[in-house]
Amino acid sequence: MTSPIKVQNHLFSCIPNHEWERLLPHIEKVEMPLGMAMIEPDMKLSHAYFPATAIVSILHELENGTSAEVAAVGNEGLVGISIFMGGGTTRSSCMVKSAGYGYRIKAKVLLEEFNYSVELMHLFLRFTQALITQITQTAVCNRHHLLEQQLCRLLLINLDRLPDNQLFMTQELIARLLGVRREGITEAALKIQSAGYIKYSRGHVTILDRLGLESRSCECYQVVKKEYLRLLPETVAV
Amino acid sequence: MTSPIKVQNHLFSCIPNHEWERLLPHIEKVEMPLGMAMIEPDMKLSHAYFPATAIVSILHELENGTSAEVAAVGNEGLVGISIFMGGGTTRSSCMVKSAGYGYRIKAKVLLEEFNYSVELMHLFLRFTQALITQITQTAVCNRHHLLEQQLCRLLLINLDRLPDNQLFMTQELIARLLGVRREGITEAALKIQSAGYIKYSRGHVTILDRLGLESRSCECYQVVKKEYLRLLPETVAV
DNA sequence: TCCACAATGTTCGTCAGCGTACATACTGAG
DNA sequence: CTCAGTATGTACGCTGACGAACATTGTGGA
Repeated sequence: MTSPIKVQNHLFSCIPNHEWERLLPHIEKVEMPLGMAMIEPDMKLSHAYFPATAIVSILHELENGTSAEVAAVGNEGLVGISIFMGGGTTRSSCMVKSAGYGYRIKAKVLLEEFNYSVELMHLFLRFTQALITQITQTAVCNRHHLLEQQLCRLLLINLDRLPDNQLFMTQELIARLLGVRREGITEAALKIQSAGYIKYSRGHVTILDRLGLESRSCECYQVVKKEYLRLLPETVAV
Repeated sequence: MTSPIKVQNHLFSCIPNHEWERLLPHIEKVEMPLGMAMIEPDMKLSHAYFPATAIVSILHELENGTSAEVAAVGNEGLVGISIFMGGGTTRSSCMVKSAGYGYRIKAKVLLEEFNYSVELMHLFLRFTQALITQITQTAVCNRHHLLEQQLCRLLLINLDRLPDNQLFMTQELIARLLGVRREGITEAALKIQSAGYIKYSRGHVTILDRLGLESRSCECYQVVKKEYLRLLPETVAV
């Protein structure tokens, strides 16, 4: 019988059963409320987080106080790769941008299992490779694509990690994530709303036409999605 | 006695001697001329490259033909992380942006040694973590910093990987790397030239005042450099 | 020596996004 | 029901970078 926890995170579901049994006793459920800061720059990580319904934003802040999201992690991945990549800390911070819950494992335990199981190692490294693709695409996207396209992309990325067609994010929050002015989001959101693709109301976004959104989004959405599917196909677990 | 090859690439110099002896027979010297494309998107990697005097640019291209550099790799690192990270291919391409030579190892051999030696694995993963930092910083930099700051950063990054204060890059090439217009580079280069920091002449840049350049560069240069030093300190090799 | 070409310099109108300031409209706590 | 506070909408001048078109200047090879 498959553990009910295992299906809630894609990486969990990819872990071979014999390894899963070693890991399970160390897995702890955690609430992940909006705004929860799981990693601050240069902070030693105590746990790795595996979101189930929550979505985490990997943010990077600059000296002048501005910031931008470089990647999002939901139920397809884990937060805290520097535990096994080395160094123990990162220059980036991680924050819950869509409330929910997830699971966590102590850094020490995760590192031991990473070194113990080649399968686990390869799984986590493939995820890291996918994350690199996402960050890379974001870098080029920030250079070349229009705000409206990036907004569509952001909405789609979040949508993929949520159960229905609703998401809860104020324009203020989205602006912080994209590293732009709040007014810019208002303007872009009005455009795609008047096109009939979304309905926006005080932090509550309802997606009415997903394909419409995709047509206004930049290619970055599809490119990254495709790469995740290639590197982490539906079922790897035995 | 230390191998003369070992000191030419920082990762080489960090490899413990017993592992180095296993690797050495597989190391092959290669010329790396300007423009040499080592990786094209979705191309299966045959070798990993360890630059000695050359500098490689990790580029990412978009559908509309534009592109941008997301990271640079010189004698401090290696090109081809997807060999051990998994997937075997990347969405990015790699191109020599400053001519020189380097060393290469067959992908198959590298992967075997990665799986064989825990020390080698941790070394390569720490480098990958540093690379992630560089890509992340580039993403945020692309969003928030001025072209002139980014040009200074680019010059400094290249300078750090070259033996003297000269570099050979046309404004056309720099523009492609930064993902901006060539005219924009002309304008920015003239500013820092008239400030007395550089001397520019038909692809030949001489740095006259390094500290001046650092003062006009964005913080991204120092942040990434510091992180490389933290993750890959001067001597790890035994 | 000269020329073709590569590299750099200049100009001008355009525009996306910024910063600022302020107006409006929901919504929940009392 | 009301009010305060949060969220969203609007307006305007500014600027960094774009796109295109063209001028100028080195430089290596015929």
